[in-house]
Amino acid sequence: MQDDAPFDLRDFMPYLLNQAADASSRDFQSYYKGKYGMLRTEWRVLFHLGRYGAMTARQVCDRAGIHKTKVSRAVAALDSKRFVRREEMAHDRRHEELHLTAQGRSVFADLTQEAQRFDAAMLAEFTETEVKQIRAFLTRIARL
Amino acid sequence: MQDDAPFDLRDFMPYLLNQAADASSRDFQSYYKGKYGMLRTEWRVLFHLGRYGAMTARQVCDRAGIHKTKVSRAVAALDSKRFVRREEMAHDRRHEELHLTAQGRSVFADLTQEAQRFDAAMLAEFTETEVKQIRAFLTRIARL
DNA sequence: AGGTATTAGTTGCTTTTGTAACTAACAAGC
DNA sequence: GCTTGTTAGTTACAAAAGCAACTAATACCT
Repeated sequence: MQDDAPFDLRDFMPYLLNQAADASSRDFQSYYKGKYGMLRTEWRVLFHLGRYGAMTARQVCDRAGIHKTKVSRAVAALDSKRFVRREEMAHDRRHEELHLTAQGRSVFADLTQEAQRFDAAMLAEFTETEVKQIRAFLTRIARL
Repeated sequence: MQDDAPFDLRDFMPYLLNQAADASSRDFQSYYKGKYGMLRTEWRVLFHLGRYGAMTARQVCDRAGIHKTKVSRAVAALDSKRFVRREEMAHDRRHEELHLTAQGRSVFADLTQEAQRFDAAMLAEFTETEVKQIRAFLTRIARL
């Protein structure tokens, strides 16, 4: 193709975003996978419970925007690792409230700290204004 | 370092990047999937061949940073769709040069145009300066 | 009350990805 | 020329994601 302004993949925002997302996740992912054998969805569910308190699987789905089958399997995994405990709710036996165990809380604390460390390291080379702009941009793209 | 500024997922750059990447890819992905039954790797391989000319699978791997098994499968798929044609190289029968067929070229043209349209639409709400900063930021994160 | 519709959550099956082992062709050293 | 090593590409198997059907409990409607 011999266009005037040939379109390069690096000019394509979804491509750039995906590459950046992959690169930025890699190290952190290998941390929680290596240390706790956790998957990404498990980390997200754990995070939500640790950060916002006990809630049902449905609430995790809504808050985190993850499909219920993924949450269901993540909870099963976290349960078998004893990071999460299920508590059946009396008034409606369909629901079960998910609580972090003591171990779960300590994993949450560790991962959160590590996440903050990663984040700080990644953003260290940018000014505060830049970071603010980036966040605004990404949030808008993601329509969060 | 703790509860003073509670850490939110939206403050975590890998999360933000992933959400933005997913959101930005969704529509374009459903376009090439719906219209041509293509997968992401197939689109990328097709793009490389269309944009940079015929090359071997290995060269696609290197240029695009995709693992050879993924490329191998993508090429097989593109071949069976008759978007790509394999040409064995005389001096070394291990290599085969990949060429777009006429059909492949027209799909490439369509997808490239569509990609540019998507990109323009996505970036329309940002100033040129902002876009430049974003690109610089993402490129740096992705270490391209 | 009794049938229908919803909602929470799980399970099964299919598609896609990731990893590692494998084949085939060539190159190099002895 | 034969053994060893490399490189291109494929295949086989395992992990994970996506989607749809399913179970169980409750709500709604007449």
